[in-house]
Amino acid sequence: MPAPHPTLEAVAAHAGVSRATVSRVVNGTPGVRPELREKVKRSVAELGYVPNSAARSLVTRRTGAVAVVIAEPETRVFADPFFARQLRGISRELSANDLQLLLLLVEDEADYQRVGRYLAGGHVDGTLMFSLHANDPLRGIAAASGLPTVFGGRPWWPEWERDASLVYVDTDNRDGARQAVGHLLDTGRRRIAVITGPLDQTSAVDRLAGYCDALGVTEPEPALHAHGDFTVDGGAAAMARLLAHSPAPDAVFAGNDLMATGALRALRAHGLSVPADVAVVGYDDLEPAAWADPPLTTVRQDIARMGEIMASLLLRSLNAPESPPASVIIPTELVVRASA
Amino acid sequence: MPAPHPTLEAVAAHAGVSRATVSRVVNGTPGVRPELREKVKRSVAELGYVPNSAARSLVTRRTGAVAVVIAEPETRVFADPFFARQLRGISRELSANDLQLLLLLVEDEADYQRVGRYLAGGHVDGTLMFSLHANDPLRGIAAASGLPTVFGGRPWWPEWERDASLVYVDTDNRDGARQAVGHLLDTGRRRIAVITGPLDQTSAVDRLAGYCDALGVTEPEPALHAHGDFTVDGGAAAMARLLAHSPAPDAVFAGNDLMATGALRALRAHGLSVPADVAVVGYDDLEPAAWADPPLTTVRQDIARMGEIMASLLLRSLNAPESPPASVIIPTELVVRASA
DNA sequence: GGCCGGTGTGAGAGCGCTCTCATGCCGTGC
DNA sequence: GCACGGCATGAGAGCGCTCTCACACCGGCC
Repeated sequence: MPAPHPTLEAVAAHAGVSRATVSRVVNGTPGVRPELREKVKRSVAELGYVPNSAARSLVTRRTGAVAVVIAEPETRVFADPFFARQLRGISRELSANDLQLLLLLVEDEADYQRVGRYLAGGHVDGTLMFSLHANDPLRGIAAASGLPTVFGGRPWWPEWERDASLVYVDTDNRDGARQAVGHLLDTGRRRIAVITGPLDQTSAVDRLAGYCDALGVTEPEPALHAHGDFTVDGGAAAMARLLAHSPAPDAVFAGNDLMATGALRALRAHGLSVPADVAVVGYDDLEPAAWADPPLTTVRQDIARMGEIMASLLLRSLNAPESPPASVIIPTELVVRASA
Repeated sequence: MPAPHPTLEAVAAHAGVSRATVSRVVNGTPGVRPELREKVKRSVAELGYVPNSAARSLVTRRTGAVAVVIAEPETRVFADPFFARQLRGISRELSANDLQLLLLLVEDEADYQRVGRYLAGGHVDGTLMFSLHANDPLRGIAAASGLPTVFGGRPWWPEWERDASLVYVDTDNRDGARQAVGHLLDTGRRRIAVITGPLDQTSAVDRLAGYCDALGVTEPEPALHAHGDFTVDGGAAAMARLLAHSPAPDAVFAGNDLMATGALRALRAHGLSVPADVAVVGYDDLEPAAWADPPLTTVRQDIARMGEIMASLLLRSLNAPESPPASVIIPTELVVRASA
């Protein structure tokens, strides 16, 4: 049995060539005679050689790793499988390109510091960051690190729109909401209420804008607008408030499936039936939508795809730093089920 | 403005000492005069020095990273926030000890190979693995890598029970089920049915065993036993099958909250009310339990804690390889809500 | 036949760090 | 007053790799 971790040197000795040649073969650098190449490959296989990444990145100044920073102290992260999906997309794309995924979860103030130091320390080649809020410190941390960064979700700051070096991937929230409300109109609903998510997140703002687009108004009628917080309980409370006005709405567009589920509960508590009395449309098409009773009509966004695209944009700026890629908006799709 | 990434050498020159001394200060090694130590610390701060991890791990043979391997091709990963919770616990413990979390998501055959190579390549110091199934290839991969490994969830193989070097963390599924069914008995239920999860997973098997314990039987009565698959639809179908027998059960213990949610749906479809006609108890106490209507009585397990403990056990075997830690079983707790 | 250019290979430096070992300095004890 | 032990510090090797550069070799040309 050979040594547990043979070095380049060992492989070179075994194959009767120099370290440099083995290095060339291992890295696929051209300019090695085919028969020599084969011989080296045999030695590599025989000895079970695996390159030492520390030594390699010491000289190449590339770590082969990408940091994924998730700063979502809120319960929302746990409430739906959003991040699991996104991570899978990212992981798929990264591992196809032999990059490692380093997960940095941020919970408190101290974590921000830690992440800042870590990113600035050159341990990774690039960063992926999620759903920043207004004035999120991660914005500055990313900039200070000097690392190529791709954001998930449209950043809040309007000036980013113009700064082409700041790249993000998002789904078309506005159009998704437009489709959802359009469907309600098409099915004859006339008093369509909206339950919005927290309006310090661009996704919530954009979905509200889409609602207004579909109705041809610039802002929602107060009696038809309730604020939620993306949770089931928030959705139920918002629905209850909407039902206090008369005439009652004959449809509700909720900013996500969880709030729609809450709305369903509130409607049942009021003795109203869905969709006969009130139609309900959600947003996200994650599992809770299908679990709901009745199953929710909702807007699907391809989350795993979003992760993949984030990773691939990052890869591109890693490989061609001089030409930063453009941001990407992913289309959404209405899924009609029983609730509307 | 100093160089973007000053080296030890630069700090040494700035402080007027040798590299060795700076290294000692940075690593907290004793035997440096306090005033010199202070001086060096100032230089470090002034230059913004961050140690190069590649160079460090090249000589220490420690990477400062731990791989978390998640091989769950099934939809279940997405259906509940289980992994998000666990990851958070792990991340918390690891980052408190300055270790990085490397996420390896396994989806297909090729991924197993990739993970095997990666682990064997010495890129990480240890591994955390989740919910292996019977004959899971990860078992061999972990062994072949020679890395300290901690498993999440009791492994399937009975011989592991005796092999003290194989460490796992699990919640007390059997006792949790016992509590759940005990509660149903305490509240006067007499025909208590069970909906089990896939029986190639130890968690599902253990929960069934706990059900039997509480009833004082060795196996469930066939008319009171239905198989599910940990999904909402599976739970609904199983419940429908149970209702086909008469007399109908007056209570159901479902192997997880999702199946309990499905059972709720099936009961409503049959015109039965919960808990008046039939009491329902779930398992997990993840968000879907609270979203259900009525909210589910269920068994809570501290998932984040489980992750933390996994990480801390791994840390222990990293720091004291000669004395491997023992496996840990985490207690569970019944949460009583409206459904039972 | 000597010179040139191209190609394949090897020698060697050096990435930034840790750690061993040698060195210098001090205080103590006889 | 000198030998000695202990402690703080520095010099230097070396971790495993990549990459530049020099060298050897071969064919084609004048």
